[in-house]
Amino acid sequence: MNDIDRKRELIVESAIKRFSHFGIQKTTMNEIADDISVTQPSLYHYFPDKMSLVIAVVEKIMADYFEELEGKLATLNNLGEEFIALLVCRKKFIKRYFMLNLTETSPEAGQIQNACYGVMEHARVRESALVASLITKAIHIGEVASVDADKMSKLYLDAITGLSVFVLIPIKNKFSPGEDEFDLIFERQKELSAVFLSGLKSFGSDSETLL
Amino acid sequence: MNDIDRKRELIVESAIKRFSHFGIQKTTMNEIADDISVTQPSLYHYFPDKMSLVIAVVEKIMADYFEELEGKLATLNNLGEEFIALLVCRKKFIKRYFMLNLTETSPEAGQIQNACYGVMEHARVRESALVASLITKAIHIGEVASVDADKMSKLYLDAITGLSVFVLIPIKNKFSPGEDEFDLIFERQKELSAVFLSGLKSFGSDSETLL
DNA sequence: CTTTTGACTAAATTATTAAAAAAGTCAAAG
DNA sequence: CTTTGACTTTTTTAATAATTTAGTCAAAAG
Repeated sequence: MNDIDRKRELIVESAIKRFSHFGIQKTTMNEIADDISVTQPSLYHYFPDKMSLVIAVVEKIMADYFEELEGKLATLNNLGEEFIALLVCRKKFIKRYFMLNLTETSPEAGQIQNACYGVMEHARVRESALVASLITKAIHIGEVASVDADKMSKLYLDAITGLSVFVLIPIKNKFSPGEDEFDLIFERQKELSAVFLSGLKSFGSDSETLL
Repeated sequence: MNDIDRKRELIVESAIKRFSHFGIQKTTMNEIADDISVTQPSLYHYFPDKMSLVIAVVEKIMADYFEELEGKLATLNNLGEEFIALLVCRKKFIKRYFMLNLTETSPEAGQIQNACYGVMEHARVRESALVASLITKAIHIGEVASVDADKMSKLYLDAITGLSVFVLIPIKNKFSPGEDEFDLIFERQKELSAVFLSGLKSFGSDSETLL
């Protein structure tokens, strides 16, 4: 790795600390510069604007997330445990980086946060593809019925993500949810995962008449 | 029905029209008074404040919702069709009264909208009890496995409601979602319902090890 | 030639205040 | 018991000034 990349990484690491504690909007470029003992224009030598720094930060976080998730998944080979591993990994990252509002699906909260939308959309596609591959694998080993893996993957991810709304939204007066809230979300996601998995196993037997 | 109740109903009906077209915040007590050709103080003779009028409006809407839903359900006796009937009914009401933000689970958007929270919470409890009774019925006739009806009811309702987030939030620049958005939500809710139902049928066979 | 900096500008936020509108009151009239 | 005109009080909204922060640039330092 060359000098410029090393410096960029240093900046990103420093920015992650402030972003995840104070949020993106409440962090100024000057503060980030001060943290690594350089002046603000020096920062702009490595990142043309705040938006590109934010994108770099989110990309780093998502890269870490997928690295950890794929690491855990590599040791497993049944969909039930894989779903749980996904939930555990999600909980950890959502909790850690909650102040970045990465879960926020809406293009609001200022132009800056908008920048995340594209990166997050990419991450959603990647995560969906990952889950689809797990489902496909489960189909092949006969763990679940022959379902549309891609459709079920999106449905599963949206369903478990949607569950968090009922816990997170009512407490948005607080700066950040506490351990209890994250635990509650996790429990409900596990419950839904159990039903969902059970549904995938016997899907097509006699209930697809619904669609 | 006596005079005072008739007048109160007239006011509520008139308020519903404005609320569902312009929203609660954008509707003034004066406008409602004008609509029924009385002065504002006259309105305050029937409703001590705007909040109590809003509550009366929401109670009326929810009463209508449950009346229609229970009517449809009375003709059915299998969980699959009952889930669909629920989704159809929900779509109709959520679409019609979207401007009231009744789906909004958060205590925000001004003190007034807060008033709805209590009424809506009551409606959620009632709806959950209703679905629980459907599941219990399904258990008795052997349509689904012997699950915790109350827990599954809450899980199902939160899961299908949570799905709407991904369609509704990204378009909150628009005043109100279009037919397409409601259709998309409905389709995804049907998909999830199919998997969920399938899951309830075979639940306990070998996948409850997740919990 | 790459990186850093002091001194700057421009754009966006925030704070302050004034004006308007809406909620809510009340004594008196129908 | 209802309705009303004339009122007060509380919230919203609008406008503006003050401040902060993003972003630039020519020149110095390595």
